[in-house]
Amino acid sequence: MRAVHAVARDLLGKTLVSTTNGSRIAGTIYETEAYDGEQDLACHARSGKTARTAVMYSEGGHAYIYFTYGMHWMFNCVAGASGYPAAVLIRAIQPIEGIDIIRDRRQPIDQSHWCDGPAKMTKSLGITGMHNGMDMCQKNAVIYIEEGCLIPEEKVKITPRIGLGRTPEPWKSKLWRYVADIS
DNA sequence: TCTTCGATTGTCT
DNA sequence: GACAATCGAAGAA
Repeated sequence: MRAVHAVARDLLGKTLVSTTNGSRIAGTIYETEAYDGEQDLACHARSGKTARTAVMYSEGGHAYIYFTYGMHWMFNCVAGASGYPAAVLIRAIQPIEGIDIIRDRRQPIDQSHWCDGPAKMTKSLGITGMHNGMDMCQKNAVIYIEEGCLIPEEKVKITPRIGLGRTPEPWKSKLWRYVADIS
């Protein structure tokens, strides 16, 4: 298994922290997807290194954030060695801290749907393109990962990735999505 | 320069 | 369940 898949699995249960507006907003990661290299036709790096995908080629621990559908920001953790494009898309978290801020940003929808999608999550955490390329290992990082709880194997579901649309097989059906049952 | 389309969401039927 | 919203990156011309 390549490193990016181990990272995607290990991120489940960890805490994603954002201090983009000065105060802590945090949640437990429970859904991730792996995007692995130029040969993965679902990965943005499938066409090689471009201005947009350059961050994916940097060392693991950087934030790859991109804009899509004309209105949505997506947040990824770069997970490969320097020079190899791989990243983990954080698809969903369960809010822990900064509930009031999230509520303000996500009203009027119900709490159970505040962070249950990749773009909903970035909106709740205040993550935008200005954070693209950040090193989350830096001491003064605005977005970073903290240790959380360990998710036992029996609580982890593995499924095909979501929203791949016209991505050809076999990539479309690769079991590269990891979902933790944190109920 | 022009055209296509997306790692989605929210609304309407 | 169907589909519009909305715009920048990437590939074609």
